[in-house]
Amino acid sequence: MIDLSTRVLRAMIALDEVRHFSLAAERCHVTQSALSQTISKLEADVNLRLVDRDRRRVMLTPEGERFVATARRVMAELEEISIDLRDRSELRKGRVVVTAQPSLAAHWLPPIIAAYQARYPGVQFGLHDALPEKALEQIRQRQADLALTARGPGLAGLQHRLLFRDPFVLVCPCAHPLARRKSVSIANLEGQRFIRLIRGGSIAQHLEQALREARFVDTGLEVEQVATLAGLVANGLGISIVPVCALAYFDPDRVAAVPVKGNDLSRPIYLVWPAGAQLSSAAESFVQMLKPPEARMGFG
Amino acid sequence: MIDLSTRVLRAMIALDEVRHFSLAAERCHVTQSALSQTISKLEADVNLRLVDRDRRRVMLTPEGERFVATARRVMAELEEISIDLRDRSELRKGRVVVTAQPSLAAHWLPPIIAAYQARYPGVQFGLHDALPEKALEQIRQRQADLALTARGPGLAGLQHRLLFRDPFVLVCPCAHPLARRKSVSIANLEGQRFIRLIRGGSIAQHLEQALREARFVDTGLEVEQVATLAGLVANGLGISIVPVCALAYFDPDRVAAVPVKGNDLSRPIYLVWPAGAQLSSAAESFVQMLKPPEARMGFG
DNA sequence: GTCAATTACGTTCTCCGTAAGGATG
DNA sequence: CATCCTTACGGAGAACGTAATTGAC
Repeated sequence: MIDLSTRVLRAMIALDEVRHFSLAAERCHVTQSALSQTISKLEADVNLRLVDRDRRRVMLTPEGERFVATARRVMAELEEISIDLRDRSELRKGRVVVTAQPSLAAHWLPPIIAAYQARYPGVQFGLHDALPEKALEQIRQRQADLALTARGPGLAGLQHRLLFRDPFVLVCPCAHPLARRKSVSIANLEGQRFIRLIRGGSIAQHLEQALREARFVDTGLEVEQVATLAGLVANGLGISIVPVCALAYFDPDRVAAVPVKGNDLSRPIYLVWPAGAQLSSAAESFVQMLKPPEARMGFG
Repeated sequence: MIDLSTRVLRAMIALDEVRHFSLAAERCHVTQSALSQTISKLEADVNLRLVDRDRRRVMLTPEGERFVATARRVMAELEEISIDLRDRSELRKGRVVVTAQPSLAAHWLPPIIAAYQARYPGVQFGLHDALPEKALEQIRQRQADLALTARGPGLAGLQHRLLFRDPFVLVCPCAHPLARRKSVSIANLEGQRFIRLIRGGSIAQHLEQALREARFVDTGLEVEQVATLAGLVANGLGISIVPVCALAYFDPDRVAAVPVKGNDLSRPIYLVWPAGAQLSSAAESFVQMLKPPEARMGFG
């Protein structure tokens, strides 16, 4: 098959539009000589005269008309994809879907998303809140471009990097004796009324080992939602340990947060994306805007 | 806009198909290095990564998928027009419409048309029979590509060239005294019973001047159709003068033809085609096959 | 003589291939 | 260390521009 380029297509289209070699050349930003050669070579390639040189009036042969009709369609397609890709490269277009740990999705991410959308208003932003297992599955299924999640099953099979570590803090009522300490250790919590978070969440998993040796007074309270926990703690029903990112669920006027010392007691948050793939420009630019939450201990 | 070529489109399509630079390069008949450069340049041009190089597995980015989808459509279009034009250049396809003088259409042309269709079976052949005025109008309206006709009004405004001259001959019954002569002049016809062809046909027009001075016996017979004239002459009702091309209407067993001497007594037959246009390949190839009728005087 | 397209020719630039480099498993 | 892609570099060819040529009016 013939090797065609947009140069040639443009030349024929211009020639059809102005029916004049010199003017067509000008429109193509080349000399008239160059255009003449381009057309001649094309005609030689297809072994067919495509242009009628009648001295007085230049016009296309029937075969030339056929060619130029295709040329117009092709140029329209190429211009469209060209503009489309340019828009995407400059983030005037695109789509990024993020799946994130509920606690991140609820508090840390929203301002970042807002900033992202303000900066790239043309990019559609999709957000799912899901626990690690489901989040990773969404990445595998390509239902999401990017996951922000704690470690979950199958993480090794995906591309990932540690984004930041989310340290655990003690949460207790403001009036609680421990509330005024600069920090506490697990040992300091002996004898306290402890409210447990249970089930799938990453918080429970990461705390399990650390709390195994602790000797708490059993409150009988086991909740799934951090928001529930926040209500219990605020009302003096017990204390607990949560990651800094979950602090936003708590009322700062009623609950104090105290750093917990010891053995790297923190939850790792990973950035995860599909194996064998690369982030889209839209996703990449979102990652650029991700900064770990400031490590604010205590409130306001 | 970016300057794209089929080279680049092919490269992306191949890469999408085999997901492997080396194999894709092979498919494109270039080295792997060249393909790599081609892709890199394309990515630089659109300022976007289109291909994921994951060492283990090569695949396209979402933007690359978009590009390749367009690339496939464009290549399909270009291949189609490419094949179409090749077919036309090699006359496996095409269409030519000829409008010709009725006498030419009836006898001289048919074997030529048959030979043309045998040689170029893919080319559609259209034939109209029309007198000069209508034939030229068909050329102007682009209802026909080519006219084979005597001079008519408006011929000067179209492109034309003399194809051949169609000499006039005397037609008379075989038993007629003039039938055995090698040639006759208008003067020799004095006193003969002459049958006139009248109206639009080119024959009457060209004869008018030559016959003005002739002194015929009035037969009162004036016919429009040459076929009618043939019947009258064959039955001894008179003699007449017709162009050689019209001899085919006459029965060679009953009518003799004798060349007419003097003052270029012949009808010019022109090849006519539209102003400011060039013959299509199909029409051009038909013209190549046109040979003036052999100047056979008398029959058998 | 003027206008417009083609042809001739030298220059520039693109694209390719060879070969060296680098990353990954 | 083997595979596969990228980078470096030199050469061949394509395309362009300048300028001379042809052709029509």
